[in-house]
Amino acid sequence: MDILKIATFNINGIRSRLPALLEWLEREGPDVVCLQELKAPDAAFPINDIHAAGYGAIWHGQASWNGVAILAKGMDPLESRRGLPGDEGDTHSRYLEGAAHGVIVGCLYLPNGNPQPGPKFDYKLAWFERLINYAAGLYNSGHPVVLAGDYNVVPTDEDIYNPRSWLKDALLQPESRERYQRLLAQGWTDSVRARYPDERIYTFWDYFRQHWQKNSGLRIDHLLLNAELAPRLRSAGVDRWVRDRPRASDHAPTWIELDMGAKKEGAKRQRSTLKRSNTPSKITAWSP
DNA sequence: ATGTCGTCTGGAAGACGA
Repeated sequence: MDILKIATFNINGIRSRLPALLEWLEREGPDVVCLQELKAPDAAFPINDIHAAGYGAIWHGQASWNGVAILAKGMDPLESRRGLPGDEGDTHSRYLEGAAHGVIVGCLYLPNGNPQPGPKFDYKLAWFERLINYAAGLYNSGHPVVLAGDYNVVPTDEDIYNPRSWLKDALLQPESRERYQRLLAQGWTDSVRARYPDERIYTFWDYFRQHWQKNSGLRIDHLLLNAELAPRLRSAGVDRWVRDRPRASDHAPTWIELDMGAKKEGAKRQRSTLKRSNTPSKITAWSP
């Protein structure tokens, strides 16, 4: 078996949450990790600790807010994009993309958009449109692609404990949901929902009113797969134990497992040919 | 409207974003 575990985790401040991150990496051992809300400038990214844990990384930080990173076990991801196209004036660090362990990984932190309506909601919708435009090309690139991160969208009322007190929130607005559906309509598979069509799955519990203790959660962290990867999906889950720790992030790591072994003999032969011809030069090995 | 966090400013408590 050739299983690849890919996770996304809104860490909500990588400096204050570094011990939690290291504990989680050690215990769960994901192969690829997308992090959001680093809340730290580039120079404050704890690359030495991450190396010591056996991971390479690329990151795009920013003082105080936002910030995204991609970690890969035993190697540095090969960066392929930093920031979404379509707005040269956008200063937020919300999109980072790279190749690692045979997949293209897009790591995103979609704007929260509250309060709504207002300029922040407008920014969210505009950013979403840029993502949709860019994702179309990614979907059809012919490469195996996962688009993972904090989408700040509750796709349906089945993805929240109770929508009543959130009806005016940017995460549930029809405009937000319509864009998420339009992204999926390109062909992307919402992997956690595909694996659990009928279950309540949450990835985020805010700090208010004891929502974690009451399991009043939302599903807003998503891993989307294109047609090259969707048939390889084997399992999915949420590492809720991380959310239960003292001083935890308000999100829990959300993950999938892909079977990267060839499905057919023909495909296997084709894949090893590809590997021989152009893979080694494109992957940067990293040694501790 | 409220709830609770992390971060920044400025050098304490408050603003901001989520």
